[in-house]
Amino acid sequence: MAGGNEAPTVLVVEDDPNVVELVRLYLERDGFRVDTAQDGRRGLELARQSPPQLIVLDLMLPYLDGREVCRQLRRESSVPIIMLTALADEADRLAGLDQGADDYVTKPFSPRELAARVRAVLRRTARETEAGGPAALEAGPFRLDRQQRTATAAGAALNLTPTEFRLLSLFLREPGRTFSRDELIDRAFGYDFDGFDRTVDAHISSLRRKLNAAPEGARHIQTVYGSGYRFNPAP
Amino acid sequence: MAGGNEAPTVLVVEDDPNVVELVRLYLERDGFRVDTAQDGRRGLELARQSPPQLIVLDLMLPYLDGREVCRQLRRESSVPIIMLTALADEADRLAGLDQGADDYVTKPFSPRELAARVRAVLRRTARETEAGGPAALEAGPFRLDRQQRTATAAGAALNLTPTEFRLLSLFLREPGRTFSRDELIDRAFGYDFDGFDRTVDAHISSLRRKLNAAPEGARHIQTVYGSGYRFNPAP
DNA sequence: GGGGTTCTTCATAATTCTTTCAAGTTTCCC
DNA sequence: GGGAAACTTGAAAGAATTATGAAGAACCCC
Repeated sequence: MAGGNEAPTVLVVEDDPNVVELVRLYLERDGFRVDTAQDGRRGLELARQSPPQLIVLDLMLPYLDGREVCRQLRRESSVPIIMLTALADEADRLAGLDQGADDYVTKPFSPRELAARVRAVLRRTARETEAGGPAALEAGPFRLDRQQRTATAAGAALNLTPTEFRLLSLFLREPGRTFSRDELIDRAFGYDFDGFDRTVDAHISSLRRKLNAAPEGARHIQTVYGSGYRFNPAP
Repeated sequence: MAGGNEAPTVLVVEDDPNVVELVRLYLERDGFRVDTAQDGRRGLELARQSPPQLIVLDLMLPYLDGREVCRQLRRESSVPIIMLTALADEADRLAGLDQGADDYVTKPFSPRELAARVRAVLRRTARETEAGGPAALEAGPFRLDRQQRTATAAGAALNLTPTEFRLLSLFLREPGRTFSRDELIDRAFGYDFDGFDRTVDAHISSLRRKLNAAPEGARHIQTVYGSGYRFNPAP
């Protein structure tokens, strides 16, 4: 499994200490570890330093707006985020989801409801990352961290596009298994992809170029004529 | 495909006939058998009577709510369920997953996307239940995994072409049985093949070369003069 | 809106596989 | 043995599949 069996950590970024304590109470009762930050800047710092499994993020924050924090986080990881928005204000809500939040709760909120949503979002993302493997994958000279969205070959950074990253992530999860193009499309391109098989080839081609350029990274992605592609850690 | 050859059945529980027909169209085009029910009660009945491989379940249903149907089904089986939820309602979405749905699609949805998710969920569950199923064949020093599309002889990889793979796969399924050329053509070349008997011989020949080159892989495919070929695990 | 990146498609080249053919070998049966 | 039928296998044409560079579209961030 992803992180092992330790309690999942939730980072709560919120400037009102009363709210923080209330939320902490409920989340800890649900078996989560709770980290907290009083402002956006600190929240971002903490999120980078010790990545939590989920972030509860207030929209109104000192120093750095919740919206901005969310945007920055999204650039570097896909950690689930639940936004706390002041009002049932449509604009706020959309702004939050726009920025890539996974869910939102409007204030004033019931802490019980928040806890339920935390559980629900974690369940969902658990299933999603399960489908793509644990947070950190390793095979042959390659290492890939889905949380941080980084990939390395023998220590050297690979500069992958999102699609390449998802492809490699799939391959690393089941080395040796052959993936058909259809399956690669469903699992790395999104269900709404409506295009040609050959598009996969193009992505594979550029992924190969990057892998082969890396130290010890040669000929790992093999073509299975008539079927698809396969990753071989030790070709 | 998984193990069996019959088309998997999908049960669609949805009260809007237009939606049902649209979904049916796409799923049948993907080779699924489609059962339908207009309301929750009937859906539950059908699911019990002739269990489908997967259920597409609308959340809003007459008589018995989709949520309730989902909960009841979960009590008695682990059939994969994809929920159809109304658009904006976040709560619905979470409620669905809470009840144990495997995936959800929000309305209005693209039927193509739904079909893709059906395939994906089935692939996922097929792999989980497979474990020792007929996807992996073994005889003598040979092992062949149709899921992974890999074939090995005493651990060493065999690099088979699609036709060779299908041939070996046939042989391994019924070791010792003699297959006539006609039968081999029907089952490994596709029904539309209208060539020439000697073509089989050519493929057998190159398959033999690969098997014999492998460690312990000698003389496994025997000629039955006047009849066809037979695979012998321990010649 | 501009600049950069990423994604998709397309066209062409390269590769791999399938089928056929033909010459040589084996098997069967008298 | 001898002859006929059946099989084997290498070579080559033909078919199918894949590789990849380039062009334009789509997207994102500033």
